[in-house]
Amino acid sequence: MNLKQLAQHLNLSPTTVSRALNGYPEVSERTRERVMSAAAQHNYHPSHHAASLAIGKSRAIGHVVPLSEHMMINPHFSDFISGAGDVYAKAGYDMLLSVVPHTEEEAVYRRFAKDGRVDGVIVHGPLVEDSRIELLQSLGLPFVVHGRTLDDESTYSWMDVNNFRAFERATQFLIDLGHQHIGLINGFESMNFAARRRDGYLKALRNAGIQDNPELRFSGEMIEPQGYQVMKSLIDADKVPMAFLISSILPALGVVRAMHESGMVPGKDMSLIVYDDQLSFLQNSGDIPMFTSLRSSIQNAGRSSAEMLLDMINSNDTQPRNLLWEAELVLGSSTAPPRSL
Amino acid sequence: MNLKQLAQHLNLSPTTVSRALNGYPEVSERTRERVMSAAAQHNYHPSHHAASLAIGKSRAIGHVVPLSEHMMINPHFSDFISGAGDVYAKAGYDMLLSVVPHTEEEAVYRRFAKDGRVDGVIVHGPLVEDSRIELLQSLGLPFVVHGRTLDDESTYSWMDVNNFRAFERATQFLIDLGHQHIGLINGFESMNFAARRRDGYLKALRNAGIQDNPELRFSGEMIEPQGYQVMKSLIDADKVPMAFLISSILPALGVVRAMHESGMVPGKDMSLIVYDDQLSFLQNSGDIPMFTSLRSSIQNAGRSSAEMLLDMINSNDTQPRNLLWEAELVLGSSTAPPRSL
DNA sequence: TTGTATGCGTTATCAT
DNA sequence: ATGATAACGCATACAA
Repeated sequence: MNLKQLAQHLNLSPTTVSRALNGYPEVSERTRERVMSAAAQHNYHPSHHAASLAIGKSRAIGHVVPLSEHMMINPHFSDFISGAGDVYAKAGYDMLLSVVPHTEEEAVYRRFAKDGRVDGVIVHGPLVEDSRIELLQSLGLPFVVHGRTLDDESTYSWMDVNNFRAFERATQFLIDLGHQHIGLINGFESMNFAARRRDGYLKALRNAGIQDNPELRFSGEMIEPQGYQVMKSLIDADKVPMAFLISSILPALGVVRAMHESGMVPGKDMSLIVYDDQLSFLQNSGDIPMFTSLRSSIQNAGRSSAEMLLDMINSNDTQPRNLLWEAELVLGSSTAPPRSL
Repeated sequence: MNLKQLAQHLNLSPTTVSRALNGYPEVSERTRERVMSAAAQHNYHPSHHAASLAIGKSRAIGHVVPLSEHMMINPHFSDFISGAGDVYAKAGYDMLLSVVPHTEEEAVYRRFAKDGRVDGVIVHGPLVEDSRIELLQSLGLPFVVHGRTLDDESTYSWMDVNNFRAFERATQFLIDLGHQHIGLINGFESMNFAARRRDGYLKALRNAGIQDNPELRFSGEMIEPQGYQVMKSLIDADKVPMAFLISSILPALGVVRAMHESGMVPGKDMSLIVYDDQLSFLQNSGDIPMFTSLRSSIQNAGRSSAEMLLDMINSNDTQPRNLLWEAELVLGSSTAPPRSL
């Protein structure tokens, strides 16, 4: 059943039915009621393509999800989209997901911008310098970046967590506890968030007059095996540091696994501070959480990014919006002064 | 730039340009080349909505993702969509994600079926009895179920793993090792896959003449804290079984955490067999994997489901297709005969 | 308050 | 091999 048929059925013109359905004020209450109930009764839903073609908007937001080399979607992603997706659904928007190798990402943006399939996009995982931003600006497609790049922060919209400050604080905290040899297990440092975390960590070391030891800095895919392999190799080489900063709870689980295998206990034989995105499937909570952590909900980040983008689209105001959150430093049981003290 | 403008620019009719772009044979090679290069040069992409309206297809597949009570997206989901999404992208399809509370799921299907936004849907997480299947059949929307329900398997398309057999085999394996008190940490048993796993487990126990002990059976959200809490409470009550079957590697990590806290070692103080969906962010591999496991890639399941659905759509053949995989039983270091033997 | 006519940007039908 | 014209199903400017 389409609009025309519904109108015929009601002895009305398509125009009136359309107006009634879309809540225009000039239609009489009695007519509106007739229309609404007939629509519900016949399970009428306007053709999305026809409506979009007519109004020039598609009520959909695009997310281009780059696959890593291992054909993997970053697991943090599922929590981000649960937040964003919830916002979209409540606002009557759909989420369009495009899963492509990194190399094809730009082609997808070009298509999205030209074929009108989406009204805007969320950019995931910005690099230190990221060509996507300039591309999207030149395409005129509204977008919000989850994270930032290094240059020209003020020319586009983003929402980010203060990664620099978070890691500076955490490092400082470890130093205050008396730690000297502090390692870092980071994400890929071509990613902006990871570079900022490293810089915050280095700054705190420098402030305390501690020499940076590159052998204690690791970067890679933030998954369980990363932490395991790093820790395992350090144990084997007998070069275990006094403390570790870890960029995600996933590699942290790997570190703990390697420690347990060697009879070591977190918070006793080594201190750990973990960046906790509050992944819903790996809670680090309880009265005394397992990990001392930097805490910031990635799901709320998704929610917030989505709201920002919808606001840009619906207000027709493309002024850049920025949002910077601070991570909480929450004390758990994985930190303590070094044993030798 | 739209089709008309591109045509004018080329001194051709829109019809010819459209034909050239869409690979129709009747257009001359010379014309086609002119059209193609002009299109590339101007970064022309046909309006998706106009094309969809004209041809009556949208080249998009819908995934309705129900949020659990905790506003959580099942983490297994991200691997499933990385497989499905890759297939879509390569076939020129997009993925439409709708994140809604369980109660609104049917409304979304009704909308999808009527507004033409998607050409088909993948159904996630079927329950033991699931009204979505009948609904989709009545709506005439092509669909593939990831999993099955109990009734009428032959009337719709699905791809599933033989969960019954997998858990029967694993249980039998533990029994053969000499275990008697074997527990089960399962997903919600309102879900079909979880019910089948339980039944396979019970069947093996029955076969061996072992009395089922309901106090050793747990079901819930398959996340890390589930395993931790179950194991913790059993340790506190001094009722630790000889072995556990665990429905996902996430709760398995929680079980291991609780064991470690009490100085217990998997594969020594208790045997574990884990259903391993091969989540890309939690690999259980290596020469000797940490967990003895039932192994089946959920990413490949996503890939396979997507291929099945696209085939149904493009062949215009809605004959139900079924695909049943067997999980591998892979030996790791978390199983051994009971200590008392 | 309701209706008529037109346009949105394609693809498909029927000519030539 | 190419073109004119009519759909596709809606929204909207304009008319009544």
